[in-house]
Amino acid sequence: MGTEIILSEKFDLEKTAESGQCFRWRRCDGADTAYQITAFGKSVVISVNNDQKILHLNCSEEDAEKIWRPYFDLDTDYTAIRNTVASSDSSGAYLRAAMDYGDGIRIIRQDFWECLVTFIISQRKNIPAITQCVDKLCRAAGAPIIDTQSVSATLAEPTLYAFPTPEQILALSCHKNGDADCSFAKAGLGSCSLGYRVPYIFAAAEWMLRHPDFVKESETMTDDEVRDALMEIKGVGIKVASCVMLFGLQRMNAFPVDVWVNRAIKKAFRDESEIMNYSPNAGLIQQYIFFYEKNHPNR
DNA sequence: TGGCAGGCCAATT
DNA sequence: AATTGGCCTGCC
Repeated sequence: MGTEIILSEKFDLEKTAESGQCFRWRRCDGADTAYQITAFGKSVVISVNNDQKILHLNCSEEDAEKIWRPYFDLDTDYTAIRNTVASSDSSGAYLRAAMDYGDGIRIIRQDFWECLVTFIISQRKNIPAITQCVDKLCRAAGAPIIDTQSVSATLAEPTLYAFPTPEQILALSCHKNGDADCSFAKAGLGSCSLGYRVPYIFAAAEWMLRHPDFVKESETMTDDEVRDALMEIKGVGIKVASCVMLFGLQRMNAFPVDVWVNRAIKKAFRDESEIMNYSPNAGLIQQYIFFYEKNHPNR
């Protein structure tokens, strides 16, 4: 079982995996760089060939086209967007370097609810800690994924779990960590190292139940309206809201500003608003800046 | 040991 | 409108 997708531009799995946008990619040991990815209640192992122009997926052609093609944003022309950055811009030299460094990164179009929760978790945490929290949360509350065909043989832990639904998370609310009387086999949210974020996660789950069709409804809303709506959730500020818009609602113009992007702005831009010169794709520009600022040795 | 990490909130100016 | 302390947790 396997499917190939011919790519129109290069796709760098490693850079994308390490660019702080998705927390459910697991690197597989092996000769080639491959990742086990879990999303939308499914899982898949992917790799690319040497020139990063052919994507291999161990799933059916139907899943590849209907689930994973949009997930990897394969129908967006990143080259065209990159070409809109003029070297004559005041920040053009910095952006050129950032885009070269991050060449091959793609914006992953994730599930809205999963994105909302994972970015609430992300506050005051680094990427490994976030990944571990999300993993624990899925084990504590998510349903196991039965389709073992899709599981890489090189993973140490073969059981995969779907991201929990709001209902599944709320069902844990009455069970504290280490509650010996808990009749459920699963641990509570207290076991997920979420700390002060626990009430935020509950607030998000309750909000989600009150707005079950938010994704659909958001389609007729402006970016500002969507951001304001998300920030009504306790624990969601402007940074988290922007991340959810960019990675969970396909709002390519949303640009989250964290400490790394902020450093870049102070260094190479007049101010934050200058990023909007790259509207309607400021979010992609932000992703290059973030990755470059955080990882480049000579930044 | 204490400071800090890819925020947010509430209280305070 | 802008600033500050506190917050869970893990890591150095």
